[in-house]
Amino acid sequence: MTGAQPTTGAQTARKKRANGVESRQRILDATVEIAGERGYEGTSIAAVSAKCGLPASSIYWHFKDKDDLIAAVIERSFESWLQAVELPGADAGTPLERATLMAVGVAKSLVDAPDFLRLGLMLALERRPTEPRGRTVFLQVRDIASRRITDVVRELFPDLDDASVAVLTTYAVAGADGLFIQREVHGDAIDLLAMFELHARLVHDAAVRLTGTE
Amino acid sequence: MTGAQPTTGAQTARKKRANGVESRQRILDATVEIAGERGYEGTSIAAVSAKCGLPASSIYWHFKDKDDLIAAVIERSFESWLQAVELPGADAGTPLERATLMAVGVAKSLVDAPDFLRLGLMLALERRPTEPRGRTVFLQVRDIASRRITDVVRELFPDLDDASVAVLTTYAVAGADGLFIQREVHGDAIDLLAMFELHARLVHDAAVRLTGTE
Amino acid sequence: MTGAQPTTGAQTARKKRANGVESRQRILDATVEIAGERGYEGTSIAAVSAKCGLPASSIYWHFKDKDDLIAAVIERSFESWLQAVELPGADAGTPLERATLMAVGVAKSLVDAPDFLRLGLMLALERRPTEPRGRTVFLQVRDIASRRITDVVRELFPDLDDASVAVLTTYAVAGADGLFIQREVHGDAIDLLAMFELHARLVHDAAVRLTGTE
Amino acid sequence: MTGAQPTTGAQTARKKRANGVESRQRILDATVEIAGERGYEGTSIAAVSAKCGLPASSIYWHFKDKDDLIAAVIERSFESWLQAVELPGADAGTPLERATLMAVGVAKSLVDAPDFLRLGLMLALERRPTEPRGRTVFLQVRDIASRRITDVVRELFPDLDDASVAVLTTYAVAGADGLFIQREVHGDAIDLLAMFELHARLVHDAAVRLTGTE
DNA sequence: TATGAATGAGGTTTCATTCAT
DNA sequence: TATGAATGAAACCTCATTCAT
Repeated sequence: MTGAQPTTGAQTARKKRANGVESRQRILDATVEIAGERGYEGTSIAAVSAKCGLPASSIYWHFKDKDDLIAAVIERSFESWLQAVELPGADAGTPLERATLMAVGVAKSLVDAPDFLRLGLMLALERRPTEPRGRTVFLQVRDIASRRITDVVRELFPDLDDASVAVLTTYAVAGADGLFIQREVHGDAIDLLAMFELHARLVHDAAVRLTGTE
Repeated sequence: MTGAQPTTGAQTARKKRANGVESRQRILDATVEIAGERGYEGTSIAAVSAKCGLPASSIYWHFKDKDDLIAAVIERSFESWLQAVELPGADAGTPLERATLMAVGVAKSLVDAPDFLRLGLMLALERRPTEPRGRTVFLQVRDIASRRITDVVRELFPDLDDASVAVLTTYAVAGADGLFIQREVHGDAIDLLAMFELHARLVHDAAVRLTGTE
Repeated sequence: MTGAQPTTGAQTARKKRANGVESRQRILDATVEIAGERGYEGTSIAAVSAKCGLPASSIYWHFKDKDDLIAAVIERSFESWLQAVELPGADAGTPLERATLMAVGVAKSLVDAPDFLRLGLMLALERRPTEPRGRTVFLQVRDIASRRITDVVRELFPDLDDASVAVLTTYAVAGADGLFIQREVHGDAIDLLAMFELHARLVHDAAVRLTGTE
Repeated sequence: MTGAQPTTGAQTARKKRANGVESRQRILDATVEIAGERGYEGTSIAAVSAKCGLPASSIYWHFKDKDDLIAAVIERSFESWLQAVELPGADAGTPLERATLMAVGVAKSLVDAPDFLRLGLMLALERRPTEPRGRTVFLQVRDIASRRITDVVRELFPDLDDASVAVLTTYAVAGADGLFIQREVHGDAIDLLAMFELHARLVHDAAVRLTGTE
């Protein structure tokens, strides 16, 4: 909603002018990078401070504590990931074509903006007694994304019963997570686009079969 | 005095048997639990010490350093996971039956012994400059498991070319990882066995299609 | 954004009247409360800011620094304590009656406005290398109060020599301090009025004896 | 040879030998001194570390946290104060003589070992939401001391009813506290022994009067 | 085979304060 | 008359590790 302001503000000649918005962005930028590599515990405020150039105490002006910072990172990187996903127009093509389009869009977004999912999965796998807020936030936004998949499945296969829709959604998300991990581990050896196309086709076939079964 | 209370309370006559093997096990047990909850960085020697009742210095008698400890945990939990997997006899049934049997075996093992994969995935997702040995170990043993899948695929579908086998293996592993994560996140709301059965069928169908295509 | 939320919640039309005097009062009110609970070091500007709703920088607009703030608090709470003491008319009654009246007045004031003495005694007991100005102020105003007692003693017992007057004054103040502490520690279990009446009587008797002795 | 080692600590030829008991004492010694001057918040671990020569982390080996350290200081300094009080034999003299003897003993102990009471009163005056354990400990040991006074009063004046004994005990303790504060504030200008003698006499007289009244 | 004691480095967070607006 | 933003210093505490016993 803030329009596109990717370029950090106007290049005013004097940069020492206190600029809260820009500082906040710089902190978040630095944090995404580090937390995406090292996870929650591995992200030290000192490292973030070093990377963004602001002293640690300034980070605490913008964020209550580390938990708050990580949660903010999750929120922001979810939003930018959402933008990276090219939502295919709800219009044309066979179900298979449309499923494939969607899968390819997601695959591309994961190649371009992998931070969100990498950090999120790290948080999701943890089972700390006191759950970091970032984990909660991740699971929430992930749930939103999940519901969109549910909607699409339901639209493409209107005859499916709820249980089947749920199963397919779960399987679709699981495949995406798993393929993402393969790509993270094996790098370019994995052709993520091709794998997601296969995934789309298999989910599609499963949907067709489940429809017929009923 | 404060430092990590060793033997809880009074000196019960027992326990005087300084038993290296048992101590090692206690340390590993404590470490699996903590590392499975909090990941590599989140696992502090002090926490392990508190949980197993041995002083931190004793941990260093058994393990060279933290890296070594985590790697040992990965190794041990891989072995106990291997034992949990019921390797189906290479004998009977149609390919679909055999694939399903295998998938179900893996699913059960992941429900019973989830530590290996949970901790392993956390390590796998991290990208720290100096890679922990535990991560290397995990990727290695995972590679071993991966190759077994490759073997089975090749055996069940002898006509498939190498590339297709690789794709199916990747997809099979990815699905397993992804479904495991769903289960970790949503708990019993996910029927892991049913999902793995579906997974087996879809991979099987894909194999069939890929065979025909050639 | 995190830093010390200023105006709680929505901008109610009110409050726009930037009123220096009122802000100053709010800051002092907050500071009395916190400093009376936690002493000099325990009183952080951030805590005062949180309690009074004004940002920390505003506190520095009203007061030069923390020392200045605490000193101002001491001054103000001394004044309000002075008002709480009902100075008995210098007119009627026997020495014992007048001493008792005075003691009761002080006791009541300490029950109603204990901040001055509580914070003051905390400061008085500390011995830091660079003495806070608040401590100096407290000791000064306390000295003023002390001299009034001296005057009354001298008036009630004109025959006493200076040394005896000094001893009685010291003892009177000490008793007041000590009884106040008892009350602070034991709360309503201490009947401060009764104890101060006893104190008045004992000081009176001492004065009588010292007069006779000479 | 240990020749290369830097020169911290005791002058014994070999100093590097880990000696828990002595270290603990050194830490406590340093802490009494600092906390007695600056109170709870004013006592920084870094300052204690600097004064005792041990690194901050070593302090945390011996004490769980700052709270624990301060509480230990209170306990130890109470014990050494108890030893400093010369408990007069329960045998000889008139009640006044015995009360005076006792008061003089306390006065001397307060001159020689004032840390206990100074720090304790600072803690006692604070009203933090989460009470430091040191405060609790102080109030407890103070209660013990208070009960001893009760016993003595009861023994010297067996005819007093319980309420009167309680009042006299409260007054006796209050006077001691107050006189101690006067001494802390005015230094040698206060003849603490003489003041305590006066205090003993006044309490004694009050006891006599209260006995007669009944 | 173990462990009590120690330690330097670094962790998160709070501190009092300043300054441009 | 205020305040958003920033900051260096220092707070408390935990870290992984070592070493003499």
